[in-house]
Amino acid sequence: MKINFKNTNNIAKSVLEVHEICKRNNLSFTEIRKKVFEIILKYKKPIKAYEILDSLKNIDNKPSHPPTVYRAIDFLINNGFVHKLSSINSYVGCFHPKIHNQCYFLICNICNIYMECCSDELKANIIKTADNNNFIISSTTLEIEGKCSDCLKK
Amino acid sequence: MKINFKNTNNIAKSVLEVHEICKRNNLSFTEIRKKVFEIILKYKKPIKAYEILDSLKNIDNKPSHPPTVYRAIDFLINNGFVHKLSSINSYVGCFHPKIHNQCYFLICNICNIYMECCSDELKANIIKTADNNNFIISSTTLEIEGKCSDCLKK
DNA sequence: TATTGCAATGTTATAACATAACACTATAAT
DNA sequence: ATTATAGTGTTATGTTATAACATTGCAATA
Repeated sequence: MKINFKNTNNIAKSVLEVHEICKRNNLSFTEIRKKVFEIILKYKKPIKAYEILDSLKNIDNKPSHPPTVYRAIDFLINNGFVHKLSSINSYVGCFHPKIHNQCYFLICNICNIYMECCSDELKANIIKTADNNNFIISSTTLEIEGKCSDCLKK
Repeated sequence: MKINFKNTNNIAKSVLEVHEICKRNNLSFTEIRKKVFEIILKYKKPIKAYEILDSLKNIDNKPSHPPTVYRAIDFLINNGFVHKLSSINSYVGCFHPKIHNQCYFLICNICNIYMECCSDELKANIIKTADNNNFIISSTTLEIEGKCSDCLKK
């Protein structure tokens, strides 16, 4: 399974989907959270917290502060709507929030685009590796940096 | 292959090994780099840059500054002697610098100990995942956080 | 043996990323 | 009405990392 943001334009759909999920689960998808989520999705590439902050300021035409952004990000991450890419201190939207499983990322160092990969085999392998060490997984970070196919052609 | 720092005390050996590798490859393993490497190894758990800085200050009894530490870390990472754990902004020594391959980490959230895992199968799987997307890997970050077997027992 | 080049280090300052702490607001439950 | 609570506003500060330029020391060359 491979999802590439470049070829999709289902932001409204994702927002709606998250909206529904929140409704079902009694989570409040507030204006701020929605705005931050949309900013992240629209950016299409991994976005940094302070870039989100700048966007918010522009949209609202009033001061916004780091905690506002980080709180929204926390909410979105905790509920599986957004992922953090630790290796580049950036955030990306999740395209299949219903599934909300381990997700792995290919990140292009050149054009900065990313792909979200959900390989069952890879997942099984990671679980097995942890099992072998009697280790209980709470979260997994798998980020593969390199050169994407588009940038390779150039 | 599993290496657990807890059960090893081969710091001197690792330092010597790195020393030799540097000699062979015309890399200068300077005093500062050696000190930083030793500090990282001795700590046994993932250590933060500013903790290394404090150690350095104590050892040398003179001021040290962040760039000193970060430069040494860069050198050590670039040559495969140290790894960065991005998910916790910390650094760990590498126990098999000669091999210097992709390394994966199990990090215990409770006791903060870590294990370095080098599963060929996992590695193959990651490469395959990248291949499927025509993606050329330059670096991989795989960090699995959770609860280690020792902490499970307690 | 001067001189030049260069890698490493020293130093100051600041950029980039993230959270603590407390005040305020709105709304839902009693 | 009252209170409890989730969410947000605001100030300040903590944490992580790098830019930029000065200085040092050593090795290569003339």
